[in-house]
Amino acid sequence: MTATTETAPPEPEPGHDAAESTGSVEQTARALHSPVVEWFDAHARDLPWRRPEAGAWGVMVSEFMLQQTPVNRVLPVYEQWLSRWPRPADLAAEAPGEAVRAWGRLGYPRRALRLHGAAAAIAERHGGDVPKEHAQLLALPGVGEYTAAAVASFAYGQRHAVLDTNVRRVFARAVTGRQYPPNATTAAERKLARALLPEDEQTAARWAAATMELGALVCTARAPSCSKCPITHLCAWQLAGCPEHVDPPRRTQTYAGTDRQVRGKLLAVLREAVTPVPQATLDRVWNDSVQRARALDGLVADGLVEPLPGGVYRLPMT
DNA sequence: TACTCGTGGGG
DNA sequence: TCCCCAAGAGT
Repeated sequence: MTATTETAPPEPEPGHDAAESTGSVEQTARALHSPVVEWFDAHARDLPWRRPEAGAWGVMVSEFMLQQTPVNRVLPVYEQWLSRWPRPADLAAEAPGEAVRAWGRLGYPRRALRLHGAAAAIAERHGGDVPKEHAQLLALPGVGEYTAAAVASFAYGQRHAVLDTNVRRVFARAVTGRQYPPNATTAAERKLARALLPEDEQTAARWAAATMELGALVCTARAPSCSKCPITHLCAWQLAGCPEHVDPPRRTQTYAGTDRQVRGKLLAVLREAVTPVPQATLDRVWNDSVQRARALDGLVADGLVEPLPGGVYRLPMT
């Protein structure tokens, strides 16, 4: 954007930008740290992956499972998973299909495949120990910017900006004065998250978990419990009068009748099957043969289904 | 960048 | 009922 192409002044932020209108980002950060971390000390849920005995592997498993899946549904699968595969090498020694089967109905089963792949990489490249460096974590299958930062921070106490949907929403409201963050994570959000990070490594890790928990329990997407929020008196969105989000409408994800639904039905059959499943059995899960074939092809291409000679299918054993 | 990729609970 | 959306990653 340049002065010559500028036809209108920059669009004003809705409400206050606390970082600009009430002082520096540093000042904003210092005002938020204590109340948020103290709230976390008092209200944090006792989740199994937060216990010391979970270890880095437990943290990593939980982060994979929690990608787009609510805590309540993850809990039982997490317990079974770590009981069966207490170390990365234990999972790496199994067939990938067993990971897909144990994944159950958590959704997005490619995550199970990637977790298996991550375990194999950890066993091969890292001596069986979850790596500590952000770059090494990021190189693992299924580990993106968020998960790498989360494992480094939660498992190893490092200082990283951990930007998940909860944290993004908390910052959007408390600091930027908007009801919701942008659809995709922006450079401005990353910059803000880094600027808000406490200097002290241990405190930064605590802050990361605390802001995430605040978003999950209090500063929720639909009906935030602002009366229970430890920073409601500092919240830029509150101070602006809780303006409604007006920008591009957030597109709703359709599901009924999509390939995803068909894939889910096909894989559900294969998860339950002890022996390879004949084509005819799979044909019964969906009427449209064209879409059914496309979905099955997709599952095979993704490595979630293994076709065997004779027109039978199973979860991948190789 | 925008789209795909499951599943199910709560409002 | 229907709709929203939940600790994202990969392409």
